[in-house]
Amino acid sequence: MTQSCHHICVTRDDYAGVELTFLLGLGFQLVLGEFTRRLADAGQGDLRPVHGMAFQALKGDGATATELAERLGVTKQAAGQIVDDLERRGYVRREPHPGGGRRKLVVLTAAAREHLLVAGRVLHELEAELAGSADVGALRRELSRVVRALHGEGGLPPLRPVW
Amino acid sequence: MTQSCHHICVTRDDYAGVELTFLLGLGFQLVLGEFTRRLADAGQGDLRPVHGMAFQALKGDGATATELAERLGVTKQAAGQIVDDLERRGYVRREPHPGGGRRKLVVLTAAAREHLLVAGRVLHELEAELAGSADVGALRRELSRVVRALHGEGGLPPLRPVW
DNA sequence: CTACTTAGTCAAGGTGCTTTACTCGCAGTG
DNA sequence: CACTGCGAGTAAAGCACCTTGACTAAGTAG
Repeated sequence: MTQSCHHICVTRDDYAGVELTFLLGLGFQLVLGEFTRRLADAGQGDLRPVHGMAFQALKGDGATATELAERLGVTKQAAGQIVDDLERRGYVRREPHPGGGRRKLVVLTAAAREHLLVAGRVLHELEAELAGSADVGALRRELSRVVRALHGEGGLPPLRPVW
Repeated sequence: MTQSCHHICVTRDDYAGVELTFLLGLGFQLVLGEFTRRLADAGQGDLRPVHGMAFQALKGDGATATELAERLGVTKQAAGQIVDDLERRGYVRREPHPGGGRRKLVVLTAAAREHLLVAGRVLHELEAELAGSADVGALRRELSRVVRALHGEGGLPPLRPVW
């Protein structure tokens, strides 16, 4: 049932006694840690992953703070605070919204677009290097199946701080 | 280089456009969310994952607050606060340390051991169910390889809140 | 006895989010 | 025209959780 393979396992590579949930968390933590480390080395050490997520959500035509909140899975106040911070540091601007009303359109500056480029490059380099140690294709496939099993077919849910 | 398989991919199952790092985070978040949900259904809703980690670290002969801090990867003050909380709610006791000194031995009560049993059962049930949708063996194998590649052969690092 | 080390604790501070409550701009209705 | 309501934004306070800094207590080595 729980495939406790005390005698069968031949690969010494699967941390057989470690919970899958723990292994998932460790994998994420280590990959994300390596990502932020390389990002800092590339001169982007003043932005945390959540900022990159925000940039992704604003990429293209921008969005209102409320839309950003939905895409990040936080309250609109939290999104407003993130925008305050990013605006103060020159990564986004608040412009009048073409649709009028009280809305403001949050758009990326060149610095944010530069960050997106660097982060994308770092992520792809990291994945390519991991492909030397693991079967990244299989990993992606199985992770996708797990995500689908737990969340269904709809669009991906927002990635939030985990606990 | 980045194995952008626009033409080759036949499995529509790998969220080809999604970053591996994102997929890892999503997988962890969803599995952990399902875990805590089931734990709450099993009447253990007043304990967060970090408490389960603490119980694991204390299982057996117990430990001092400082040892707990090392195993959780936090400061000894933070460990002390966690112990305060758990003691107040009856999950651990502070006993005089057999080795003397100023040390105190933090040991689990029956309630904590019960939690460990339930949590272990839930984790194994969850993994068994996921095995119906994904190749859990392959997932464990590839995650293990990633962990090994990024952390080396030494013992597993503590699992910390991720950002 | 003094000096150093180690474990524990108290207090303050910081971060990042939430909840509560408000203000502003606009649309619809009588 | 006011009047009502609503959606977006913001201000303030609170909370969960961790850190840093400073201190006390107990043991140990010189």
